[in-house]
Order: sequence, then C-alpha cells, then structure tokens
Amino acid sequence: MDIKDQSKENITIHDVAKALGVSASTVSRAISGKGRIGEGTRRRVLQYIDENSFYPNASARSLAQSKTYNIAIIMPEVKDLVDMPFFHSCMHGAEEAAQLNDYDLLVVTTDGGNTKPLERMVNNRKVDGMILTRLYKHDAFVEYLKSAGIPFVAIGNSDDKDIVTVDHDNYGACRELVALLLSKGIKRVAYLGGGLNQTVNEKRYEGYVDGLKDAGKKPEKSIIYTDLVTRIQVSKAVEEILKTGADCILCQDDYICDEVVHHLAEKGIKIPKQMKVASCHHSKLLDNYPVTITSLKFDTMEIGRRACQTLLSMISGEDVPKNTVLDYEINLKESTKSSTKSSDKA
Amino acid sequence: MDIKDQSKENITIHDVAKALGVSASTVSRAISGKGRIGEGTRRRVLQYIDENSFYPNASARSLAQSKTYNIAIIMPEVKDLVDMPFFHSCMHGAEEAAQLNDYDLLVVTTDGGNTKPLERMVNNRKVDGMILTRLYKHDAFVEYLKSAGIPFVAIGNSDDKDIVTVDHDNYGACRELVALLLSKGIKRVAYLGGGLNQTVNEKRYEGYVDGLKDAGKKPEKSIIYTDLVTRIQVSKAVEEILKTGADCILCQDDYICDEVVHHLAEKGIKIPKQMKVASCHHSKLLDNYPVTITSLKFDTMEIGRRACQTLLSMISGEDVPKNTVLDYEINLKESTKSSTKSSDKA
DNA sequence: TTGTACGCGTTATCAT
DNA sequence: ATGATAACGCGTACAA
Repeated sequence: MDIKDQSKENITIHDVAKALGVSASTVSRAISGKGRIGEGTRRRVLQYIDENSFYPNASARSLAQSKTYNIAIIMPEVKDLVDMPFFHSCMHGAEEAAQLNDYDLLVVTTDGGNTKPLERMVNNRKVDGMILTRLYKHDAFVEYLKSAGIPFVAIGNSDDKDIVTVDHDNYGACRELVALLLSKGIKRVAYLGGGLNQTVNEKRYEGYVDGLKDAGKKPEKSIIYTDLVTRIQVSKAVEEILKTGADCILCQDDYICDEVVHHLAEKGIKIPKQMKVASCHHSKLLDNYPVTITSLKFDTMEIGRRACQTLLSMISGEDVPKNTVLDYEINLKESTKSSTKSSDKA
Repeated sequence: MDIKDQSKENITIHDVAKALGVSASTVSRAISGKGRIGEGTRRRVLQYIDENSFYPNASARSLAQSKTYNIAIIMPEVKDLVDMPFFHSCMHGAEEAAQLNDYDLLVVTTDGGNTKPLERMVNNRKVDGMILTRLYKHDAFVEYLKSAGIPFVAIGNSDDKDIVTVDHDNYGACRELVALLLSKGIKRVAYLGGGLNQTVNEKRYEGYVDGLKDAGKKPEKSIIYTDLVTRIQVSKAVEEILKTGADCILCQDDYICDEVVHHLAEKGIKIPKQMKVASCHHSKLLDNYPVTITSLKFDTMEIGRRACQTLLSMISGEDVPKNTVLDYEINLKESTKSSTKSSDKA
C-alpha cells in the first residue's frame, strides 16, 4: 500500500475497482463495452485505467473466455531462397493484420505433413485458429484441422468446397500470360513445372494448357515437364527442350527460372535472341539477372493479410467468402522481346 | 456421461481425478513431477492421461504459474532480399529450439525503434521473454525491455555489459579474412559498408581495420566507405574506388556485394582479373553470380537456436553466458584469385 | 503420500 | 446501472 509498488507488480481489475469505489464487474464492463453501464462511470474507469496504466492479463481473459487471441501460421521449411520471399511476406502480412486486431501470430515450421506441432497447439488450446501457407491435394494438415474442428484458412487453391482459401488467380494469370506470349509472335511455349501434388503448381499448369487452347494450339508432350524437383532435372529438361525447336520456356516459378537462366547462360544461349524465357512467379530474385524477365507479379503480403482477416472473421463467427481470389500483374520484359521484326517468317 | 462426448469437450484435470478416484492435486503432481507422489498412482495417472488424451489448458496453467510458455522474436521489416535469409533462418532456429522446450514463438515485425508492439505484449503478459534480431548502438527496444524487466537476448554485439547477446564473431572473421586477402598478394583492400549505428556493421569494420594493421598497413580514408545505404551510393563509391588503384573491394554484406558485382559488370570490369571482390557475409544470393565470391559464412539457424536456448535458460532463472560467440567459415573462391602468378612483383 | 482449500485475474450470470 | 458470486482449469501451501 506504500508509494513504492509502482512498476513492480501488475495492477489488476480489482485494484482499479477498489480505487474507484466500484465493483470489479463494473470495471470489466467499462473495458469490454459489453453490458449496460453509466456513461459517467465508464469514462471515470477508462480514465483511471489510462492514467494508472492498467492492462488486462491475457491468460486470465483467455481462461474466462476460452479465447487466446493467438493464431498460428504454418510455414514450410524453406529450402530455397526463391521460396522465401513468398512465405515470409505472407507471414508479415498476416502478422500486420493480426496486430491490427489485437491478435498475435505464432509461427510453426513443419513440413511433410507432420501434424504433431499443430496437435500440440490445438490440444493445449494455445491458438484460436490457423493459417496454412501451403496446400497439398491430399493435405494432412487440412485433414487434421477439420477433424479437430479448428478454424483455418489455407493459402492456395482447392477443389474441396468446404475449406476456406485465399489465393492469387494463378490459373487466370498463367492463361493470360501464355495468350500474351503467343500474341507476340512466339510459336511454341515449353513448360517447366514442379510436382502437381501442390495445388498452386496444378493451377498454373492448367492455365498454361488453356492459354494454348485459347490460341488454337495443343499442348505438346515433348516440351512439357511437370515433375521437376532438383536443379539437375531442370537443366536436363532444358537440354531436351533445346532439341525440340521451342522458342520460349515458361517457368512455373523463380526456382526453375533461376536454373533455366543459368543453364542457358552456361551454354552461351542468348535470351531473348535464341530463347525466350518467362516465369509464372516474380520474386526479388529475378531482379538480379542481367536480363529482365517477363513474369507474373503477385502481392504476397496482401495474401497474408487477407488470410488473417478472413480467419479472424471466422473465429468471430462471421460468414466469410469461401474462396478469396486476389489480382495479379503481368510484367512484360526483355526476356520475351522478339529480336527480329519478322516474327511470321520462318 | 454418455459415449458421445469424445472430441467435443475438453477433458480437465478434475475429470481425470474423478475417474481415478484421486484428487485433482494428485493429478497435477503426477503431471508436473513436483511434490511427492507414489510411484504407483503416478503411473496410473500418466497412463490414464495418455489413453484418454488429456492435455492441460495452457491459459489456466499460465494464469496459475504466471508463465506463458511463449516467447517473442522481434523482426525488422526486411526491405531487401539479401537480409531475408538471415532473419528468417534466425527465426526458424529459434522456433525449433522453442518447440523442443514446449515453448511457442510469436513473431513481431517492427522497425525504427517503435516499441508499441512490444509494450502491448509485455503489458498483457503474453510472453515470458524476447529475442531481438537486430541491435542498434542506441536501441529503443533494449532500453524498454530493461526498464520493463523482461528477459531478453539480443542477436548482435554490444558494449553494454549487462545485456545478453548471441552473435557470430564478425570482428574476428573480418580480421582473418582481410589477413588472408593480403597474404594472397592483394595490395590495397577497399571497404564498403553501411551505417555504423548497427553494431554488426561496426564490428566488421573494426575487423577490417585491425586486419590491415596486422599486416602493417594503415587504413586509407579514400578507399573506405561506412555510410552506404542506397544502391546508388554504392555504385558511386565503386566509381571513386576505381580511380584510386585499389585491387580489391571488401563488401560488408551481400546487399552491397550485389551492387558492386553488378556495377563492375556494367562497366565491363572483370572479376577477379581487374578487380577482386569479397563479402563479409554469404547468403544464398551469392550463389546466383557468374563468379563465385570469396566470403564469410555463418550458420544463421544456429544463432537463432542458441538465442532461444539462452533466453529459455534465463527465464528458468539459470545463469547464462553473457556473450555467446559462434564460429565462422571463410570460403575462398574465384573472385579473389590472383590472375598472375607473380604476386610479389609490381 | 495424498487431499483440502484457496489463489491466479477475468468474464458472465443473476440479483438488486 | 451496478454489485456479489460463481465459474474458467490449474498449481500449491497447508493440513492430514
């Protein structure tokens, strides 16, 4: 009760109540805004709280409300530099949105469908919901979260109609990009992509195929690769494609594009003169190339923000759009510029 | 009491107690291991808990113990791709260590000494401690955390003897690198660095200076820059250095190295024939260059792990080493190879 | 060794 | 509009 217990111990709702000669519940009401309360006392309480820097104890509140004001974001183990900007920006965007709503963001890195870390958080009730940053066609995380009844939002695309997703329009973007390339005089666009078990890969590939069809072209098996994982596989694919006479390589992402550009450079093949190159995803990595690369640009922070906002709405019991689709930009650059004016002559 | 209340409601310590015909405190003791308890009942409780999947409620535990089992990591807004691997790996390492100790990691992105987000977490008691990923000479975060009495570990280097740090030996690494360069026949090493208000920059610079001194050389003002921020400033500095006849440029980090390499390429200056280049920090970014770059390599995930482990020890009240210094590797590559065999002749 | 009773700080229900 | 009072689920002195 002396003058010295200032910053040492934390002040509680009861201390405030006692000091103001009201009850603890009144203070609680003043803070939460719930329940009827006189305008005068409300202001008195709020002012006192402000001046004496009272802050509610999150654990106590959490216990009473069965609500943690925490969400988790599940990150993959980022193996390559090219993936990092995407996931990191997503995370940053999600965190920004969380802070704005007095929520905190908890990071969990786990891959290969290891749900143990998620289970721990759910079982201990450390979070109110989760964001999945990567989505597989058969997703162990999705399966678990559904069975556990935990609100979650997945970044990506899914056929499963009862999972809430936020994503860029990968399909539409690739389709439009292919159309654009073909309209610029390019004849045969090869495609280099990774496993179709990730939905993002699948959507881009479908966009590519439909982009070809839009122009009355059929996909050619000999210049399509959809199972590339290692850099060596990519470079071998490039080798094969070079023999086929294709005049453009469309890379599913920066990782592949990176290898393609390097491999072509090693072989002394000039971009765009001898081979044109485009990427379905642009990260800052592409800024470091001697040739500027035609690519699709997505606002990755925004995707994190929206995923978080959507999740928080779900947690609040609001109705949310099942699938949020964000816009994209096509950046036409040097790497696909026709070198000769006559693009119609052989 | 029916067979249907399976995964819906959460089971509590009392349910376990009742089912086993013991008291709640006995269950609590069995779990925590604190206090005397019969080996028999201990096993009975543990087995029951395991079979009926009981998990303690984190909020309740937190409230009772005044302990959250959460720590926060403070991340800067990563502006450039080059910084991202460092901070992201730190985060990943910290998270890994946290999980291993049943802690969770909370991310907060804030820059420019805006302590508001930290204050919120501290005031609401959402974390037991914090990791600072960047350290300034006059650091608002440090100042705040000290005054608030919150355990924290800073990644970086500080003269302040009562703050706990984890860092690589930036000073020693740069010093050794410079010594090595000079021993390879290089005569004049220019230095390009960023603001000395960040301690990491300061340490590297000091290492450079002492490395020169070790070889009996004096730092030359005309080939030293320690205030570079923008890419344009870097390229201008390179221009100036080219006039001085220096034969090597030592870059404080990848960001600067990136610009240096590009600027030299634009000017048609060959590395290492016409100019040698080395970097005090290696990230995967450097992998994408046509010339392999001599650089220092640090294990960034390990730094996060150690920071986290140290913090958790502090939280447990254990004594911890004030300053943990991690090892480094020097990677000698093509970018500093002497082109002529005669390195001793003029 | 085990059980009882209370505290942790807040919210929510029910009176008043 | 406001005040008791009881949860929320767990930890822990204290007693037995």
